[in-house]
Amino acid sequence: MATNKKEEFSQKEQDLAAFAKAMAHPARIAILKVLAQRNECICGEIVELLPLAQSTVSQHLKELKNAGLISGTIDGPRSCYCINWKAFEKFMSEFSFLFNKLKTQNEKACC
Amino acid sequence: MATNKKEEFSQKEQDLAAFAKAMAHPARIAILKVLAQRNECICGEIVELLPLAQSTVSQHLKELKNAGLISGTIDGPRSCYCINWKAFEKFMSEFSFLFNKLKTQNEKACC
DNA sequence: ATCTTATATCGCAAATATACGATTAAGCAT
DNA sequence: ATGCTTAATCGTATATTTGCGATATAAGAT
Repeated sequence: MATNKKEEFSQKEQDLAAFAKAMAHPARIAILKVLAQRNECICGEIVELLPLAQSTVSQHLKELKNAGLISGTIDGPRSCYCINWKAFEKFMSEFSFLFNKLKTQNEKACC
Repeated sequence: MATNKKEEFSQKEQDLAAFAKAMAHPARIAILKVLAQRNECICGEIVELLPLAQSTVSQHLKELKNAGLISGTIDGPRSCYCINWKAFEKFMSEFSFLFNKLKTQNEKACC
């Protein structure tokens, strides 16, 4: 079983889910927080700030990059990351569209 | 390995991640969308709308409920769900706090 | 050329998530 | 009581995620 049914949902639903999934781990939230605060790209400083091994942090960074939430460039022997604000804007507005807009239409909850 | 390190992050980080995780599947996004549109609580209608078996939908509903994103009440032989708007408000504002606020401070990206 | 530093990738073990069919439970009608 | 409908739970197979150590890669320093 567990045959992937994800493709059977709409692209928007898949995109939103993928975005959420990228944030679905405290380590990745923490990484995003650091990048948001420092703005300027950071690399192995992140490793020092997190309670995880270097290889694990690298993996989380890769996932965030694949999801388009951050971008990274190589800077000599180190690599430098920063938040992709555009992606956040896009997904935040989709969230709002899905939930905020509809919310104001009919607020009264039933259960 | 894979010894859970999630507890080593701050409560806010864990909460945000848990919220994101609840939304990290297109089926759950689709469920939330339905509940947002209809407002009034729905039950097995959701099963008809999704390309998934009843037991699978039930599992997704349980996860959303555990995460606090929806609430459900028993209504005779069927059960009735609706969105917990308060939870959304709380988490949306945390997202904004983390990312939007900081964004306006220093917009210029570096990579 | 060799060493050091910084980061990515590989391989593996353990934990979680996804999905379904089968079963259970609970309310309603007959 | 019996059957019908609706939804939750159990058991199980498979897929994905998480995490680490070890190894590879690549740039800069000696």
